[in-house]
Amino acid sequence: MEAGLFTPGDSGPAYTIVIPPPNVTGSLHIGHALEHTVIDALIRRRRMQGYRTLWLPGMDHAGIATQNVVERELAKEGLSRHDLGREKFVERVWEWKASSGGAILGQMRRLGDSVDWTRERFTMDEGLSRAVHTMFRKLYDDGLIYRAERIINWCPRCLTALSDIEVDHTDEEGELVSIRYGDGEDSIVVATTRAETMLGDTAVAVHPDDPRYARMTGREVELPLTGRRIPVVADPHVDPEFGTGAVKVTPAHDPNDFEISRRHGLPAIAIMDERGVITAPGPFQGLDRFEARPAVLAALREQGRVVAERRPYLHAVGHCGRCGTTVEPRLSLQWFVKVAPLAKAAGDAVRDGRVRLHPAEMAARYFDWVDDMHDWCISRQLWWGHRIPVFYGPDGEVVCTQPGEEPPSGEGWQQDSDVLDTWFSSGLWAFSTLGWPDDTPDLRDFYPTSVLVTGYDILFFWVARMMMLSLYAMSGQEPADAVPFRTVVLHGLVRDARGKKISKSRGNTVDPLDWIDRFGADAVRFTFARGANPGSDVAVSEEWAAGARNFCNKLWNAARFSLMNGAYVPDELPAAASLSVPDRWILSRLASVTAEVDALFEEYEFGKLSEVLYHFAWDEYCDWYLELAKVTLTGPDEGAAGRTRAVLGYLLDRLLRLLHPVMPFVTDELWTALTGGASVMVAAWPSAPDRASDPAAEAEIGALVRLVTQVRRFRSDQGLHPGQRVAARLSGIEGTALAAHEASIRALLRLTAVSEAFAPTASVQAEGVTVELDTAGAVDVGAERRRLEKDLAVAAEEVDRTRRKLANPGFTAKAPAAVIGKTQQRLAAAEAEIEALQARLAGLPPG
RNA sequence: GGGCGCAUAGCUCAGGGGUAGAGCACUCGCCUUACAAGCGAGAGGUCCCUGGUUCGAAACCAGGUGCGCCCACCA
Repeated sequence: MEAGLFTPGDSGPAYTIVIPPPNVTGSLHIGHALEHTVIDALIRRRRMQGYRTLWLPGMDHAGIATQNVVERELAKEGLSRHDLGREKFVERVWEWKASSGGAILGQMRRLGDSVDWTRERFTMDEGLSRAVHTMFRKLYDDGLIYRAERIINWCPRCLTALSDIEVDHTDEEGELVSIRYGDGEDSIVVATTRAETMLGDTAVAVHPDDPRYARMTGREVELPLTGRRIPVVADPHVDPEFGTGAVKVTPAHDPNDFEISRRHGLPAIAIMDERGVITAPGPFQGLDRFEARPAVLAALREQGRVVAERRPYLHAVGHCGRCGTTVEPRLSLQWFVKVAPLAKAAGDAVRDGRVRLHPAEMAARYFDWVDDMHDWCISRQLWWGHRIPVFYGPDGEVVCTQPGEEPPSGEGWQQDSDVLDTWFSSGLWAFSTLGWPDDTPDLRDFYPTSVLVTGYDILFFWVARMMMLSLYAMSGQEPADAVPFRTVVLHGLVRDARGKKISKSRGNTVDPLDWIDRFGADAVRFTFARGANPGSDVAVSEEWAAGARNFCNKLWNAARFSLMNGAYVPDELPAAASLSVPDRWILSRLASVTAEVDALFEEYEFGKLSEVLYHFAWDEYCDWYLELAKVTLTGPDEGAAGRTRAVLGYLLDRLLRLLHPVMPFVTDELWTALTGGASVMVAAWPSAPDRASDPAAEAEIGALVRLVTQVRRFRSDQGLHPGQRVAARLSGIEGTALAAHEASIRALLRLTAVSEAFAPTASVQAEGVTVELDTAGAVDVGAERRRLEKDLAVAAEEVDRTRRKLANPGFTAKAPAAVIGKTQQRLAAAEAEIEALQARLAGLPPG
């Protein structure tokens, strides 16, 4: 395959997919293999259809994830990033990127990704950095970016702020403790799971309508262990039903408490440092937050202030999405994006159908999130990422620079030390990769992108952010063309053979390259294509991959057979009337399959279209058509053999084209061998069948298949080897539709002509034909009788059921005519079956 | 606490108001000149439970049970 073909041509409508950029420091995992299989299949089909296809590759700098990886590497050398300093550390990350980024590209080549290598981008390359800078400034100018002191999610291990979605909540066992603040008349009992934060309490809050505490509101109580006196305030946020109905208020360490403090003008007292160590003066100073909790409780118990304990108490606790450390809500000065207007636009684009989510059920989740989103904290206290382009002057000046602008310099000027959330730059990916903020030809040609293929697990992280930022940046376009993509195809997660999540701790991880080595890239891709049902997870295993490999092999052998027998692709198919019935039949089937596969592609039903192709290729084309074709090819009619060679070539050509999007390598190799063409990549996609369906041929071959299967079953039951030649006479065939197929039937059943001494020992009746066999030995009459009686019972039941059904007045009155007709046919067939079976039973020799 | 999804063969999953399907696994027989990574023939399901709608429900509806996922500032 020629990589040059991966670059879009000059004509045809544009079809664009941007890669969900993998993390530079990672390697492609099995989930990427699924994702790339889907994307590449879409791209390849469109390319074959004549679109100007662009599959734009690239990588993400993945701020916190990458920084953690490189820090771990440094730790092996006994170093921390602080030992290197910011500049040296960032250099180090770039070195790391250079080595691992290349590995990813190599993996993509092995998978057969037909990406345009000339357009590869990286979120930290010069152009994209300029896009980030431009976007920041634009939002800043529009008042959509602001800096504020807020409670944010803080990871005490990564030492950075996190956005809400970077926090994972899990239920944990804790302890709900009720603590008495104040004494006697002037006391109130609060309930908390985080006793240690009481050191930073600046109030107690109760519900304004709670009669129990009306008396206390406005008074002060003494905060134990500190000697401070704090007010009791009334705030509607408090739920009177929960705990004691009184809440301790710690504005510096709890988001709700912070809100309460703002409503009541309460001070915030920070009691922990950035590592979660208590800084409040006193006996607890220097303790880690998790050591401080029992210590504080012990001290309170000693004073008799713990009045009730509930343990275990299950409650949700936030963890850093990157390292799993328990998140600490922390008051700090951060940059935020005001999301309300952006999120509204992002929701509307889906609501009004400019962007379609697939599967559509995912929209509910999307709206839930987009319609009720907190402002997005975008500053990160990291070194790896896009540095915030804001400078602070010695007299409190704040300057947000423009790209290319000389930053203010001189005594006392300093750049903000934070970098942006990695999802800020990936949120621009749909247009920054095409040259934005410049008005480039690529941007004009390929934006909006056609489809976004990604996992539902990053619907919020990425898809929603792309929507917000793209619609904002492209607001100059027509609304319909401002969207980053027309359709979002959400695939599931890859799971193991038992449907379990793939994870290192489970030890069920799969290296896609290892599978490619063992089964081949086509087999790996086919495995994923076959499993990819929209929106649902994909269970894969080596057995599936092996099955797909077998399929590739089958295809290879079928092609070899065809080529060995002189198959060629005709300029034009011979007229239907001149073709053999098997030829007409398989062309009819190909027509259906072509239409079906094409339609399934439009619905992103990769699992189904793969299944359709698999069964057509294996069960119909290989198992029946090729076997029937052998009869013609080796038969006496040269003209017929020639026409079959044309059909063989035509079929193989079409099948290879249809399979190419999901099995690029084998199909290309076989196709070029068959046709001498440059590449199947640019062969026309067969969307419409060339031949109308041929019901007569399908019916005839259907009868042939049933007859052959019946006789084979008899032979199998009788222990007659399939390879063993058996003399037989086909009587009654003259009057049937199978009359013309006697040679084929004999070949498929390995029946030989009868001699003078022909003495049939058994017979099988089906499709109006009686096949009398000389089994050259005794027939196991008992086995045959059992088989026939069993079949008879099945047929009798069928007759019974259908008769009852047809006798039901409700059915005959209300069922559609077609259903009634089918039922009558079924009855007739079952009755004929019974007759045939009884004849065979009667014909059995005694014994 | 809120929302969503799933329940079909041993396993993983399609399907869908009118005869229960696939792959793998399993059983039996075959090296039949494209292919043993193959060929032929089989066995194997109260379609989770209970009601309802219907001439007819595995499918549609309601409730139940059991799983799974997402969101979440009741300390």
